[in-house]
Amino acid sequence: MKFTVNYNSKDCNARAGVIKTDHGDILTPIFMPVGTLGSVKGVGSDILTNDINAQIILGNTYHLYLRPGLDIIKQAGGIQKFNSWNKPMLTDSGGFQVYSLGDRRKITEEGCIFRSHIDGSKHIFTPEKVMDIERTIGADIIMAFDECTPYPCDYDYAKKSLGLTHRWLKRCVDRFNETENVYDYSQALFPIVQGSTYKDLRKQSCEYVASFECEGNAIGGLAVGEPAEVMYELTDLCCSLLPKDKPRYLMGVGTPVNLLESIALGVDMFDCVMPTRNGRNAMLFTMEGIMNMKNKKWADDFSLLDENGTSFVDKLYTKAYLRHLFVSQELLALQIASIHNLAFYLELMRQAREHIIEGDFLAWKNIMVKKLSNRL
RNA sequence: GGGAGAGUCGCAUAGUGGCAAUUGCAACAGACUGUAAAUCUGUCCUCUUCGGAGUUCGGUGGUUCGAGUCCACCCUCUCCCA
Repeated sequence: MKFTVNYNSKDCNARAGVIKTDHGDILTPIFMPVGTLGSVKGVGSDILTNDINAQIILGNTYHLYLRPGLDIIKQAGGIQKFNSWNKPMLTDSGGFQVYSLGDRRKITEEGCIFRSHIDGSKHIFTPEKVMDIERTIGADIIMAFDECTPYPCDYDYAKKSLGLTHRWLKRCVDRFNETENVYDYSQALFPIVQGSTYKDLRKQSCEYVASFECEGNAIGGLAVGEPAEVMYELTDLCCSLLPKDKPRYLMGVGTPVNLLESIALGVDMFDCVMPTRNGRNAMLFTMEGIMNMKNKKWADDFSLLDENGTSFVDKLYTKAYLRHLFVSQELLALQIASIHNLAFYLELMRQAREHIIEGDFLAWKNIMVKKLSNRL
């Protein structure tokens, strides 16, 4: 993996660059659709490639390990062969599940014991094991195993947790360095900054994370319920401390506004379930604001789904029809909404990149932030 | 003509003397941020300063401190026998 910054904004910290992987290039800033189980819910790889212009998608270590399991993925020849997505992938480590499955797991110094949400069976995830699993899954970028802390989180716990995340990181890096690619392409390991909402802990974490000189760095533990201002403040701090010549990945973020604000702070990569999950729950994002497609107001609105949208669904279907599909619980509704939202997110990133290159990103961003928050 | 049964807030249901009344669906809003999520929450008779107030269970009358619940008659519908 190789990252090059091609353009830097003069009036903010936004930058445009390219990440080169053995599965292809990724133009940054980039949004990565989430495909936890190896599949972006409701959207096939053809549409992901040809309509949405996705450049990299996510998979999840915990979920893929439980099902289909490493045997199958290895037999398939790696995750990209298995899911017919022949482009870059990134796997999250299961660190988020330490948070989201909080009542089904136990943390120890050694690792985290999960009680499977599928069949209740117990599985221990140690940093070493997570590296081995991520090697076998075979994503181009793999994440270190961390503890994503909840919000609010008291200082003592945040400090204790950060210590553990750092010790786990050292073990991840060691294991990563003493193992090789399972397939015929290389993998990059990204460490994750934690420290909850505490600046001194974040600073300490950034310094420790940077010391490993990994090929990219991630900011975790944000967008878990804290106010947006707090998230921006900490993101700003982390961006200022993490290496400039490595991609910065803000994990799990976020809303379209979150993405633009974070790009201005120096973030290069994002992932979030919002476009797909909220899409399945009838929320559509557009350049003019958000729409709840279940609302009665769309029942007889026969205008195109999104006149300015870039996806084929935007010009093929009407608002009234999509509302009908949602109200009738037709599966097509979930697909159309997911495709539209992902295409929107990717287009937003493309435009952001264009404005960074043209040098007017900040002004454009400020206009967009106002429009994106509208409720249509 | 004879016999049996049923009418509850859009629909369907619960309710057998303390009830603004159960539950499901529908409807209408809202939430969702490294996916245990095609999920969850709220409203859903009227008014409200959100504490309450006022009208309700086919109709009319009655018994009772109190009736959706008990009694009488009436109306409507369903089924069975002619």
